[in-house]
Order: sequence, then structure tokens, then C-alpha cells
Amino acid sequence: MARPTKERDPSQPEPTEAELLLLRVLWKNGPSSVRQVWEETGSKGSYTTVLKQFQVMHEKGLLARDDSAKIHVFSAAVPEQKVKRSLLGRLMTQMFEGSAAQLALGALSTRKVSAEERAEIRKLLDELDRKDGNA
Amino acid sequence: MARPTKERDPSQPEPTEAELLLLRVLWKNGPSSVRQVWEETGSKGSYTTVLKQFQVMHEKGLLARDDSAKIHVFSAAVPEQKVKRSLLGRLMTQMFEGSAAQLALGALSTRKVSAEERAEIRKLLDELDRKDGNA
DNA sequence: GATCGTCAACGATTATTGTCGTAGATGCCA
DNA sequence: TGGCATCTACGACAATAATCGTTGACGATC
Repeated sequence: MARPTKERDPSQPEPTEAELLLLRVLWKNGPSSVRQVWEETGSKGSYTTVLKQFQVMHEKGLLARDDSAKIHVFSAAVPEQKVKRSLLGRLMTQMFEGSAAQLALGALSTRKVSAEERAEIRKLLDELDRKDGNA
Repeated sequence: MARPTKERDPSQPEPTEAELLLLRVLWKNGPSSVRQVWEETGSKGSYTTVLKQFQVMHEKGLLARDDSAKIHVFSAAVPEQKVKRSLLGRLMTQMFEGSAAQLALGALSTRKVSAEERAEIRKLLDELDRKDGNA
């Protein structure tokens, strides 16, 4: 007896490591051809690797494709913020017991944060205080 | 021509998703037998799946094993804090341009954070201010 | 001392990820 | 119009991850 076939969750496909790399290029540079992205990443692997990846990502719904011209133009079909939130949420759940504060504390304590950045964080905290007070 | 064989990086093996789940149990409950961990995870998959996973993780150096008794006792060989930092660092690099502050801001703005937690974060920020001033 | 239950070991299998080679289409231009 | 370059499509393949079945060892119990 064969084990049940695993099917893909249609909701929101999580980008893999390599896919994330390509998405970052598209987020930064906007709609691009395969060659443009391939060169942007340093032309490390084969051109067709990026192409194949794009095809897979397009099937997953991660990319939009304009194939009206010979050279297809791909663009990210998932917003950067949404992916960021998703990855943050997963890490938060897995390693910080779902606590955003614990995650933030972890981030702040392990790396250098400038005084300006600290001020910015305080500003956000103040804003949250206000909202909390008004609620 | 065969492509070059990929070899394992001996430095610090990153736990996979499933491995992380088991590590979390060991971090929480301390040294445990296979059965204990299997039951703790809800006895979802097969017992032998957890066992096999433990064997692999032990080979990777992720787990320590006490096999003096018949029932082997496994414990995490990697500290929770180190793994947390590692995962945080990766996310920071990949999605937040290496900025801990951006990561923290992202975490704080996407989830509920209580007033007490906000206070705690401020305390850390103050501490960082002090250190910065003294430096 | 035969039987039964628990356990570790091992191999087989499936799915996923990442990589690349080759083939076919299409346009350019000498 | 015939060759050359560039592009997409498709399939093959290796590596990794995850799961599970089977087997054999080892005690306990009757």
C-alpha cells in the first residue's frame, strides 16, 4: 500500500532559500528578465537554473510573467512585507513562544544597534503606548 | 562528467525544520528517551521516525546520547541561545539587510506587545544607551 | 526455556530542492 | 537564405529531508 500522496497547500506557498534570493532581486530592481536577474546574482550558476527556478516560482504563484514579448519579464507576485511577516511569524512561533517582544529582545541584544535606530524603536513603542491607552 | 560532490560543512550544522521541533522538546524537558519525546510531540508520526531523526541528529552532532542503559537518553548538544541567534542572524541578513533594528521594528509592529514587554524593551534600549555612552 | 514486548539499527522509499544539459523556436544579419 | 545568437521549455539528475517497515537484540514473565 502506497502512503498517501502529499499535496501542495494552495494557500500561501513559502519561498525556499533560493527562491528568496531571486525574489529579493525582483523586489529591489522591479520587473526583470531572466538574464538581468541572473547577472545581478553574480552569474554564479547556470542561466537555465534561474530560468527553471522562475518557471517553478511562476507555477507556485510567486511570480507574475509578462510573455507578450520574446524576452519574458518576471515580477514578484508576493509583496515583500507579507513574506517578511510570514517568516517573522514562523520564527516567532518556533523559537520565541509566539512572543514578538522576545524576538525583538533577541534581535536587539545580539547585534549592534545605533543610537538613531534605538530612537526609532522608542518612537514605535511610544506610538504603541498611545494606541494602547486609547483602546 | 559528474558534477562535483557536495560535502557537508563541518562547522555548525543548521537544524532542519523537523529537527528543530525535536530540539525544542529536549530544550524544554531536558534529556529524554525517544519514546518520551515521541509522546510529547503528540505521537503523530511513527515512533521510528523520531528514532531515525535522533540517530541522524546525533551523527550531525546536534544531540548527545547516553547509551549506558538499554534505553538511550538523548539531550541537546547545541545550546538554544546559539541556535536562536543563528536563525535570527540568517533572517536578519536575508530579509532585513543585516539590520537588527529593522528586524525588531518588524517584529514589534506585526504583533501584540504588552505594556510590560514594551517596558522591558525600553530597559534594554536604556542599557544599550549607557554602554554606548561609556564606550 | 519458549513467548512476548520494547528498543535500537538499518534500509527502502517518497517528496522536495537545486542544478544543469539539450532541444526547439525565433529573430538578426551577412 | 543560411548560419548564428538568444531565449524558453522540458526533462534528467543529485542531494537532502522526512517517513516508515522490518529485523534482530535483550529482558521479563510465565
